[in-house]
Amino acid sequence: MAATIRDIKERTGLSLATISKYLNGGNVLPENRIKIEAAIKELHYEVNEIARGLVTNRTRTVGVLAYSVESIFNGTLLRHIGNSLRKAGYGLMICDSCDDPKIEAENVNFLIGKKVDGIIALPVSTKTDCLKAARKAKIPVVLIDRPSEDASFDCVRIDNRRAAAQAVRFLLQNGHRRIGIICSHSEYTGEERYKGYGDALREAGAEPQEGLCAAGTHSIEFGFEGMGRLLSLKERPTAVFMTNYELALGAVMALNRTKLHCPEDISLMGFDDLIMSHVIHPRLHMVVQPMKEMGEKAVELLLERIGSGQREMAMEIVLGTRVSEGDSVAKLGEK
Amino acid sequence: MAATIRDIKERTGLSLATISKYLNGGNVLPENRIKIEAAIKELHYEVNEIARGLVTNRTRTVGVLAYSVESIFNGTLLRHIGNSLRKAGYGLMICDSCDDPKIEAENVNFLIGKKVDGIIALPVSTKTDCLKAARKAKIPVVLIDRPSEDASFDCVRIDNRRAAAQAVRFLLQNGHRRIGIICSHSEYTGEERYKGYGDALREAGAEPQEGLCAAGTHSIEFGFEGMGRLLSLKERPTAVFMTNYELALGAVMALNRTKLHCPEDISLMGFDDLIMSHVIHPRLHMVVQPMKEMGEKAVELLLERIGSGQREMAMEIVLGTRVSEGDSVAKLGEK
DNA sequence: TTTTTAAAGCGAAACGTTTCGCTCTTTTTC
DNA sequence: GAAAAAGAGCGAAACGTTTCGCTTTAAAAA
Repeated sequence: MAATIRDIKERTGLSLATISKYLNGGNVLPENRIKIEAAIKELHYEVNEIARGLVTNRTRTVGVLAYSVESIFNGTLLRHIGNSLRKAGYGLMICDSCDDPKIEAENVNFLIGKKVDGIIALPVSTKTDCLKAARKAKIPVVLIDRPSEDASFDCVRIDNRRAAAQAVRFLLQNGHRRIGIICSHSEYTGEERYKGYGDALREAGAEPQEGLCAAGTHSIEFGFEGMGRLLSLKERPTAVFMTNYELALGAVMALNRTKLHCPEDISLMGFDDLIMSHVIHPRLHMVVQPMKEMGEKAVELLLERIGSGQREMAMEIVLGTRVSEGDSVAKLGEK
Repeated sequence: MAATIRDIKERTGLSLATISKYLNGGNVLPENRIKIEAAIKELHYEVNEIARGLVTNRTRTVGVLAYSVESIFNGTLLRHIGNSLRKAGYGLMICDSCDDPKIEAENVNFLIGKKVDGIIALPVSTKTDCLKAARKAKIPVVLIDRPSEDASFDCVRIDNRRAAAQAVRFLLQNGHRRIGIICSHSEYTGEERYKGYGDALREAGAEPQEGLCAAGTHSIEFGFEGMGRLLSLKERPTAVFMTNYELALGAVMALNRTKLHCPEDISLMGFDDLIMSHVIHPRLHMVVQPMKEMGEKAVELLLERIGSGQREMAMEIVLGTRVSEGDSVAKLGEK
């Protein structure tokens, strides 16, 4: 069927070794180069990655292990990862763990079986036991968004705690003192962001109050419920910090069902700059993370590890965040 | 490194051919079977899919070509496709076209180069020229959600037109006559759903009125804008049909910014049963499509095509939909 | 010039499977 | 009980590359 390197050999009279050398970027006499290129064009030759893989032990495929593929956040991340990989000629094999550590462990083995060259992981939790198998198989792993408990894997992420503190500090600077938070405690990022909230408050001489914290699952539903809870307080907060996209979405919906207006009656601060942000009125103030860079850096780091082979010390790349300003935070007259 | 079939040969004294036969489910004397199984266990042998692929010309990998991986709808679909494939031992290589036909065409070639056994496609448009390359390479293709213009590819989908008509008919039966629609005309499904809207109206002796139709892009933004437009009509509709998830989300947000209540002041009908539905109050009436079945059927059909090799007539699998009832549709007193 | 060094090319062996065609047993059939 | 059929096993060739060690040719140094 498809042309093979042997057909090129017949056509050019050169040896397999020389042609292979050309294909892999080696030096070849100009006249031979021309011959080979002509033959390739005529025969529509394309290297058979499988045969190549058999001898090089490389598949030019990277596995992505995601705790969920349904979250919009991960969809965006996936897009950037995929694009970067494809530019480098790498394919992306994706495995959805459905938030289940058991499936996650199976998936790791599946990817190892598929002989991926490396793994980019958005693990279910910071307990990354399942990835030990990959390490044993000498497959490089780069975590993204969520580090491992023991910091033994490379990781690209933001400083969630600091980013949250930054956001709350902004509210404080605008005179807010009663600041509520809607957060999820079911995952690493949620916990970190809650800690950052406390950091900023304490820094300003305040203490986080239990009543002002609505903690639940990472979902639109809980955002809705949580906001309802905060609004029904006798003394309701003047500002609310919603620590992720889904929570913010639900919270805004809840607010819209009341007579309250933002920012006149209550100020809002969100997290994650996703499509929604362009819809909500007023535009939300929010913490934006560099999604594209995160994806790109992760790919870059992974490919580097794949290339060099020998394992070096695990490294963390921590990217910066910023608060993007909208119209959802009111400046209060005085403290 | 890893054990090979040769190590098994040494261990058992059998020939490569026999062991290979066992591995592929052939018949082997019971005593030999025991020997082989013991050796496999001891040596932690696993077949090298790459070497196997070289000779069988199969990679046990399926490519998924998605117009976008950011849409929540596709995320859900992806999850079901991925799970089904993995159960069958197939990997899933995903390519995001970013809604760009040019990237889509590149991706098809990329997948062909990666020697996937088959392709599941959610194409950018119904002009499926880019897939011709796959056909030429004799790679089976199954479309999902969106058929090809010339019906030359297998396809698993719902009857969008009928589903929309069903929804609008429901509104009619509840006494609504002034029914608005927010839809996207930038894609196949959007157009079909708009047609279905017209079908139901005409069936009831009415004509779709231009003023009641807000058509734009498939986005939350436009849902917001479109609803605003409909609400500002002198004589506003008593019910609005929003033809996809994103539009519904934006539309509900717009409605919530007004003093109007659903269903007292206006009734709503959505499309796609996604997370949101559980948040919105009142619960939305909506058309639900069988996402899981769609993903599963597509995988099933594709694997069948891969197995049988010879190309048969293209077939369409059209799955049913239903209107899930919520509290968002008021029964009007009289016609 | 002659010698040394570098560049380019080559044949053959590897990578880990499956599969083809054959032989040798064993079972079935008449 | 002989002939035919079926069941198991085997060796060797294939799949399409890369890579190793060697030879030849050309360029640089002396």
